[in-house]
Amino acid sequence: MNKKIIIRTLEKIALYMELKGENPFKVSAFRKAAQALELDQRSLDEIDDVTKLKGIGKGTGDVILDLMENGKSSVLEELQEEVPKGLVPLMKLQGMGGKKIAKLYKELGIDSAESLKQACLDHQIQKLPGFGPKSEEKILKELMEFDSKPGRHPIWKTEEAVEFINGVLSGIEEVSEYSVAGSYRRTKETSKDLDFIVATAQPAIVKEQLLDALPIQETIASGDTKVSVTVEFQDPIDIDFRLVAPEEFVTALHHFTGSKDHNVKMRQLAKSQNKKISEYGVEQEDGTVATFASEADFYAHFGLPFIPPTVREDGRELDLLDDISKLVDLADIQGDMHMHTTWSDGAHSLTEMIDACRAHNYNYMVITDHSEYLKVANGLTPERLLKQNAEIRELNEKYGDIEVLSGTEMDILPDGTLDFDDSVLEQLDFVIASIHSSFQQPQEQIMARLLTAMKNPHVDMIAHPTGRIVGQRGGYDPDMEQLLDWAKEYGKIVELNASPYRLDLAVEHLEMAQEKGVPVAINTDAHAIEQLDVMAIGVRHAQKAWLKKDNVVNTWPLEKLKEYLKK
DNA sequence: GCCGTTTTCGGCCCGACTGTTTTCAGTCG
Repeated sequence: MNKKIIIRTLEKIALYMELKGENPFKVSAFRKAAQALELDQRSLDEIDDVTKLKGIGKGTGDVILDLMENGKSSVLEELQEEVPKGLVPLMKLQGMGGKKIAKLYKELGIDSAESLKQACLDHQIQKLPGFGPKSEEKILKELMEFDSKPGRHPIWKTEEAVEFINGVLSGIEEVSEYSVAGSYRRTKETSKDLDFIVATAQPAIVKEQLLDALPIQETIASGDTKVSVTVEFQDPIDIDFRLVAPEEFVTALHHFTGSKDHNVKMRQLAKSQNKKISEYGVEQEDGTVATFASEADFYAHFGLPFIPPTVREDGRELDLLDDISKLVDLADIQGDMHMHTTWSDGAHSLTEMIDACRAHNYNYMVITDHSEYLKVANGLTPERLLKQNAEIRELNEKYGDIEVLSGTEMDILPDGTLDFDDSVLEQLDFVIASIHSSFQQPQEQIMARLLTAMKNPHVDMIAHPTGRIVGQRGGYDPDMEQLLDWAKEYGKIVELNASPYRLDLAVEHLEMAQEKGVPVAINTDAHAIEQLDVMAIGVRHAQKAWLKKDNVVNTWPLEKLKEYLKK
C-alpha cells in the first residue's frame, strides 16, 4: 500500500465528514493524522506501529490498518454511501462550508451543483432557517462563475500585482508601514490570493484612498480593519488588506504571513508559556499585551531564532531550529552559472553581463549561450562558440574582481545525441546540458536522452531538469528518482532554475536531491541584466526545500568548485 | 478523534466579517 494513498484517503474521510456536518475537531483529527504520516520521512514499511505517531490514535490507526490489509477503507465507503459525491465540489463555493452544505442536503435534498442552482432559482434557499435572500443570491452568483474563476495564480503573474500595490501603498501619506504577507511572502510558487498588511493611525482615510486607486471588480468584504476585493489585473485576483495600528504591524504581519499550520504551532507554544498570540500582539500572563519592532524580536520573545517566511509551512520548522542557520541564503551566493548574451538570445553583451555580475559582488560567473540546434535562439555553431570562448578568455584577463568562465547551454537533441562533439566541449570550463525540444516523447525516450548527457564526461550540469513552466505546462515528465540516481552516479549537478516562470526543480524534487546527496546549482538563466535579480527568488525557493548552503555549489569558493568540476 | 510530569474528561488557535439573528453561527484565513 502506497503511503500517499493512505494520506489521501484520510483527507477524503475528513472532507466527507465535513460534508456530513460532523464535529469540526473530529474532522481535523483525520487531517492531523494525514499530516502526521506525511511529515514522517519514513516509508510505511519502516513504521512498525502507526499509532505511536503523535496525532494517530485508535480510530485513524484502524483506518490505516484497514487500508493496508484490504486495500480500501470501510469507513470511507460508508461515508460515500451516506454523502452524495455531488456535494464535494460545493465546498469550493465561497462562504459555503460543511455545515451549510449538510443542511441543504438534509432539508432540501440538494446533492449537486445543478440541484443547488435550481433551488436558488425556485427561491427555496431563502426559506431555510439561517439562510436568507442574500445567501441565495450569493450562492447563485458563485455557481455562475464556478468554472470561469482561475484557481491559483503563479508567482510570475502575482509579482506584477504586488509591485503595483506596493506602489499604491507607498504613495498614501497616512500609511506608516506596509508589506505583502501570505503565501506570496512565503515564496510559494502559486497563490490563491494576495494579502497585504498596512500600518496606519487613520484606517478610514487609507481604506478610502486604497479603494480609489485600485481597478476593483468586486468588493467581497469591507470592514473597519479588513478589506477584501477582487482586482482586475491580467487575470482578476482576490486581495485582502488588513489595516492595523502601527504598533501591531509586526504581529499582524506574522499572523497573515502564516502558514496556518505555523501559526497553530506558534500559538500552542505561546500557550505553553502562558501567553496568547493574536494578530494584535502577545498577551502576557498578567494581561498586558506585548508588541514588537521586528519579527526577529517576536520570535526571540518565545526563545526562538528568526524563522524565515520561506520555511513557515507545515510546522516542522519548529522542530528543525538548528537547521535554520545552515539554510542557503542570498548572501552565500558567490556566482551565477547560467546566463545568455547577445551571442545567442540574450539582450545584453558579454561585457554588460560581466559588469552586472560584478555589481552583484559575485566572485565568478559562467557565460552559457545556446547551442547550434536552437536556431530560434540564435544558437552558437562550434566555430562561433570557440570564437566566443577565446573572447571570454581575453576579457577575463581584464578583471581582477571576478572570474569569467566559458561555458555553453548545449541542447540534448530529440534523437538523444548531444549538440557538440567532445573535441569542442573539452575546451570549455562548464557544460550545461538541456532539453528544449520534443517534450511529448514517452518517458523512456526522454530518460534515454538524459542518460546520454549524464554519461558524457564533459557535461557538468543538467539545467531546468523537468522543463516545466509554473502553472502553465508540466514539462517533459522525467522519472526524477532515476534522474537523481544517475546524477549521483555520474557526479553531475542538477539546476534549480531561479526564473519565477520555471522554479525547476520543484521543492519536493530538491528535497529528494539533497537526500540523495546530489549537489544543486541555483542559477538565473538570465537573458538580460535585470534578470540576474531573480537569484533572490531562487534562493527563497531553495529554502522551502530546506537546502543547506553546503549542498549548493555556487555558494562554494571558486577553488572548491573547480576541484569538483575536474572530477 | 486525539491528547494529557498538574488532566482519562474537557479541551482542541484566534479573531474578523457576513448574514442571519435579536445575541450568534458559519466561514475564512
